[in-house]
Amino acid sequence: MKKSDRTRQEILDATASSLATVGYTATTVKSIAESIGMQDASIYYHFASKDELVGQVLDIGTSLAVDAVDRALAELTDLKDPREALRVAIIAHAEAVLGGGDYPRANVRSFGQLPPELVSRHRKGHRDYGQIWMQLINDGVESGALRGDLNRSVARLIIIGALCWAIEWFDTGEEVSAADVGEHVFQMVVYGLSADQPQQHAVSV
Amino acid sequence: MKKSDRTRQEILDATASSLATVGYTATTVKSIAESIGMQDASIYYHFASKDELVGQVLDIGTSLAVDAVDRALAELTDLKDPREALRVAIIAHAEAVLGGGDYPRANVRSFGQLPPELVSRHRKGHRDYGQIWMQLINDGVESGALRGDLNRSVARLIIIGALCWAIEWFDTGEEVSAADVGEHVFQMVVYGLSADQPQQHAVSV
DNA sequence: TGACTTTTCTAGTGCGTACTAGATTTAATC
DNA sequence: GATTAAATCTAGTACGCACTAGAAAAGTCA
Repeated sequence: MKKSDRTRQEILDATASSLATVGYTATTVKSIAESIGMQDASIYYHFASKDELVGQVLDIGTSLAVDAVDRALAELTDLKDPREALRVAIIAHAEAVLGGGDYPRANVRSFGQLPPELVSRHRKGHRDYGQIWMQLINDGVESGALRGDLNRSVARLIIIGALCWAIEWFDTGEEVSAADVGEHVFQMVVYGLSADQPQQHAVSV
Repeated sequence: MKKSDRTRQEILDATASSLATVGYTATTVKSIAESIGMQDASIYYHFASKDELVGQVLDIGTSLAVDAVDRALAELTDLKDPREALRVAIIAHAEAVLGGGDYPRANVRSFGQLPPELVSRHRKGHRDYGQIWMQLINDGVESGALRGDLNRSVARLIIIGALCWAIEWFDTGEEVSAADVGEHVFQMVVYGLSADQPQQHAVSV
């Protein structure tokens, strides 16, 4: 009973690591098994199929990302500032996906390679996550803090997109941290690149 | 001589279409051949390998995207307005990748799935394309039109990322056009979502 | 038409994949 | 320590993949 749970966790971790670095296609059952010193057939004692295993890793990744954003929003002191809420959410997402563990990264990295069955399995999770952001934007527009002349769904997707794509170029070895990326995304999508906007605050990166 | 060129073009088109819709992994030589009524083996009379064929499709896609942005910038009337330059470039990119043909879309859609050999083959093309955007941002900052307190490389990658990720959710059947997406990206990253920024212009989408 | 070249097809190879069956070892229990 | 259960391994299957060799067909031009 104990041994099984430990091995199971080891398999999940190895799968998350592989998904996060090389993506779904290049993640083979054999490579997962090898990375933890097992035979590929032994994996099937713990998981019914590759996609079942991958699916569970993606579930964990989604939960971790949602939790990170939720926790950041819960710690907000000023509950009345929609821009600040957007800021902490964006930075929390950036840190979870870029600087965090393998699980959230596995989600983003593998997204475009998943077989249709796995995509539909996680559609609900993605929709729920999108809903968090939709709420933040709606609050901002309705309170007057955010402009209302843009399509809110498109705005939401652009923010998430800018953050998700960062995984393609972000390098942990560089001088720019995950939080820095989040701060940049926030500054750009909320206050804009244009100079002489009154509400921007200088960033020192 | 004539027949060969026509078939060759047909193969390239079919490959671009497949890459743009299902990505690199799901694009098999057999599926390409079937879509144009051929046997898979016949493909190898025209191309040495799958990756050679895919590589040529990606080359064409990069050229088309670069050309679209270059052409849009060349048509600029006011050469002194860096924000307007950024705007037409962003919209041109959006139209090329989202609304345009299969070739530019193939690039973005397959990006994360390519084998290392193909990635390095196209590294130069990507760097050249990034250079166009770097130039636009540098011009803006140096003329004072864009703020200088953000990391320019990060800003560039965020803009391109927001545009590239749009391929994951953009649906041609919707009421939002490719140019609309571009306009939204421009409005957000240049003027910001925040209300009461003086230089924004209302968008009606 | 007939000789020649270009193009496509038929029929296969070898390899890597996910996955299975059954023997074998390791761990827990009495 | 013997018995039973849990966990892993050995050895395979079937399938889809990129790719090859050589025969067959389709064009091309005198």
